[in-house]
Amino acid sequence: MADHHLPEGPQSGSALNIGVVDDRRLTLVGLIFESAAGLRQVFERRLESNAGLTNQSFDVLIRLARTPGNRLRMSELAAQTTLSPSGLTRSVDRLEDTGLVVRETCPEDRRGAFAVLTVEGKTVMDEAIPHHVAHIDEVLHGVLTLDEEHSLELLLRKLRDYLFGSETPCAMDPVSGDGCPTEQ
Amino acid sequence: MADHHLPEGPQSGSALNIGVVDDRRLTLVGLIFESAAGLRQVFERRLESNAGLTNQSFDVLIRLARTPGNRLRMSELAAQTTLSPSGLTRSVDRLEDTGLVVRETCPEDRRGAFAVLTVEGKTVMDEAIPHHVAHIDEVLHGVLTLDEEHSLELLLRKLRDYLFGSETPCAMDPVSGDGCPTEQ
DNA sequence: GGGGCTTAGTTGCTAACGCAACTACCCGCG
DNA sequence: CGCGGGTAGTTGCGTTAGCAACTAAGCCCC
Repeated sequence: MADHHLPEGPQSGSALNIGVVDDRRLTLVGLIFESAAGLRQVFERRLESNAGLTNQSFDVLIRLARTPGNRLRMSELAAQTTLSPSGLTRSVDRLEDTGLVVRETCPEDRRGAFAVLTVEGKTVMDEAIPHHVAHIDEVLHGVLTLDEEHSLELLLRKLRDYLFGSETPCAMDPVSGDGCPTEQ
Repeated sequence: MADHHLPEGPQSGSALNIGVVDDRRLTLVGLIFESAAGLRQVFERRLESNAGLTNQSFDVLIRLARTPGNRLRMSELAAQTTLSPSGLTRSVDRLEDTGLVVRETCPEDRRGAFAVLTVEGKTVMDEAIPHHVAHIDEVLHGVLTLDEEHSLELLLRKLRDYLFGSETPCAMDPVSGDGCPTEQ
């Protein structure tokens, strides 16, 4: 295990001028942003034409689709999608308009609401998910070996967990098993 | 329409292979998105309070700052920031409003425009960049070893290059050396 | 059991983005 | 010269996002 830390502290690079700045980390961050943007673009296009979904709505729907009962509390959903509560409200509004989701008030806590996948929504997702997964495969296989995928996953998970605290259910992880009421 | 009804049965998840779906790749993609979102949020907050910049404007400015002459063609800038032309136009509009950038028409090609960092813009960036780099250090050192950073960078670069074609100048890479007119 | 604090979700407002249509300009060809 | 086609950048329009203010409901504590 090599020494992880360079002897020198942060901003060891140029005191000021850019172009000399130690860019390694700037680059790394830039790469994360760019990769995310690139993937988003690629997927969005395909999702759009295949299922008429935006990346965003797909993101919401898939979490519903993979939850037992196909229902999640608004707040759960917001947390999982890194969307603000208001953003989620509107996203679900749109999905309700298109009939893929309905809201259902929570009997145990009348403040709360569930977003529930409709039959139609389920149908759409049954169709869309395999396509999407295939698309991801297609893209990733063009670039990374399985080992590389695995390393990348590990590294990013560390990063993500650090940023959000590992409490948050995380990405697209195996079903969290939650989503049902009974939470108090 | 009365029946959009919910899939009955709490565990109707059966038809969907989801939850069994080979999620590895869904997860990976999710992690990239989440990591990017998380970093964006963290940085944005800091940039905002330190320099009054959004992540986006910083992104534009840093590319100008690190280009010899502190000037780039609009189209260059758009390509580098994964922003659409119109998005860039408006971003530069805003920067012009705040006095950090000016537009300058290109003598060789009167259709073209340069975005040029003003003295004030340069000052702001001379201040902001070291802070930002330090912030990145702070975050990354909390999570990844140098080796890990390096692997991550390699993996992401492969991905990015595949997505955009390596033609695009890329992220925050060492100064591309371009940016000057004379390009025909 | 009625204040007062907290939490869940929604709504008003505004900022930012992309797409598509548009303008201005360059260039090559007759 | 001037016409057609292509490129650089901008603008109109619609969409989506977040923040902050709000409503409604739960909960604690006296």
